[in-house]
Amino acid sequence: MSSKIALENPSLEEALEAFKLGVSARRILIIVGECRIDYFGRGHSELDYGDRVVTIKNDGALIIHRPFSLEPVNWQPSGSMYRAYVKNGSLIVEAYRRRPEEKIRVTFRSLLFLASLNLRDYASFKLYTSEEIMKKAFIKRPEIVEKGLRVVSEEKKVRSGLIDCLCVDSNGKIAVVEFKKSRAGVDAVEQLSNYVQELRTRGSEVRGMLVAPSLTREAGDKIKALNLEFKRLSVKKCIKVLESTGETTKISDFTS
Amino acid sequence: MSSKIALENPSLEEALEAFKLGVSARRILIIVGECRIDYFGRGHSELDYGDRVVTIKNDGALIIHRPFSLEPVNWQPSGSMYRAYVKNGSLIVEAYRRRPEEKIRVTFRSLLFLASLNLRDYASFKLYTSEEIMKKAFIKRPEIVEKGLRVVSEEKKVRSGLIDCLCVDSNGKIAVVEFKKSRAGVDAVEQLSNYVQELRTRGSEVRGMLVAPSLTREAGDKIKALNLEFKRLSVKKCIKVLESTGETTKISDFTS
DNA sequence: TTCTCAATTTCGTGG
DNA sequence: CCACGAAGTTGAGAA
Repeated sequence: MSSKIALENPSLEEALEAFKLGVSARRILIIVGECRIDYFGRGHSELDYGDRVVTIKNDGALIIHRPFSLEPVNWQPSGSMYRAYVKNGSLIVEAYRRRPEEKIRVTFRSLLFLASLNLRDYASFKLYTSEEIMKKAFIKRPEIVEKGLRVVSEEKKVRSGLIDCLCVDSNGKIAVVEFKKSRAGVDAVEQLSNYVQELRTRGSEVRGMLVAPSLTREAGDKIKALNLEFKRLSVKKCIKVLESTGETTKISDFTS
Repeated sequence: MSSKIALENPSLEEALEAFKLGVSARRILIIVGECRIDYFGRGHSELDYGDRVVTIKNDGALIIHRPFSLEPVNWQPSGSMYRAYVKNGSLIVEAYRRRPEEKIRVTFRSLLFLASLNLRDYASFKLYTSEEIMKKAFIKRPEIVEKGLRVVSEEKKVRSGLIDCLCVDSNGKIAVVEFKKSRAGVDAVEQLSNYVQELRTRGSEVRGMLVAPSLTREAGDKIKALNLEFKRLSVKKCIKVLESTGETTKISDFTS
């Protein structure tokens, strides 16, 4: 299955050997140690010595994490080229990228840990964005926005853009529906207004509905002025609509 | 100094114990194993079983990496709350966040590796953006743009915005200098033009210099029409100016 | 290759 | 707390 090598407190030379083997075998390398980091490229950065987690993936991506914060402090994308050597009592790892030309140098002066892993992962990742969730839930059950709505078409192209959903209400009026995942601003109102005005030129009466969890103050003013409608809907409720399996976890069970 | 625990092929129960200890002791946890991942929140995602690297930092940030690609496949920011338990032969780790309400569930059905590390990192990170690099290099050696230039002030506030550098040329004329890290477009020319026009209303003759590696076609036309100047300068050259230590690395030394 | 645009964008800063 | 803008933005899809 998955072969594995893990070294605790390796010497610089042991780590260098494992590094070269790992890179050539396209393994994942996880190196933890005290290092400084220098970056030159589109920008330039410096970070003095401290303990960090350095990961090199099997496609050549480099990711360097400090013990805190979500984002890596430095990185290099897939396809980067590597060079490593021991010099003046330090293990130096350099990642190089052409176009744009960029280089990262990691200088380890001590190593806590090195893992060289052969991982298998062939699953396909499926992501549904908030607006996709809202639209899906709305199409499944339009009454979460207004009773009697019927969806006529989705992703309808018009000159002024792409209408999320075109509907007919219980009185037979056309309704343009625009979804926003988070608090909608003036731009969203203007977008909806454009769609509505374009359809109104075709003669029929047209309603415009902005579906979002909330509105900014200016958007609220503008939506009234333009005689459009705001329909409150949260992503959370949409997820509930889509998940018939109602799984619940008590928040009190979580530890900070 | 830094205490450390590393387990190879731990049982689910061993891993669970190490997890709880690590989280309460604010250590960094690195867990490698075969898992599936479910995310609910602003969006929704699913990823079937495969080998991944799961990192929990000492501030509660969660980062999940596949063996390839720069970006994590799933994550949860600092301050997240954790819950872990063994159920149906799986180790389940859940990360929870309020506001926005989001949850990630990682279901491990086998574990390759778990490290629990106490890392020290108090260094301060310094990042210089491309435009900062250009400005720094220019202030250090203005002749890289034009001989005889003298910098009068930087980040000078005027009504129309923020002038990067205000200079005087070898003939005593005022020169407004605007930096762009990459190919400059019409907007950059307009910005520079605004500054120059504002200063010209004060009576004196004013030059306008757009310093960038290149210009778009329309920007080139416009800059001539407005009688402004384009000065070619790349970030790469600026880095060379700033680095008196002329370190060179042969590209041929890098391995893909 | 280049661009255009969305992102669970993140992350700052100013009001 | 919210609105606005930049980022070493990254990444995907189209021209």
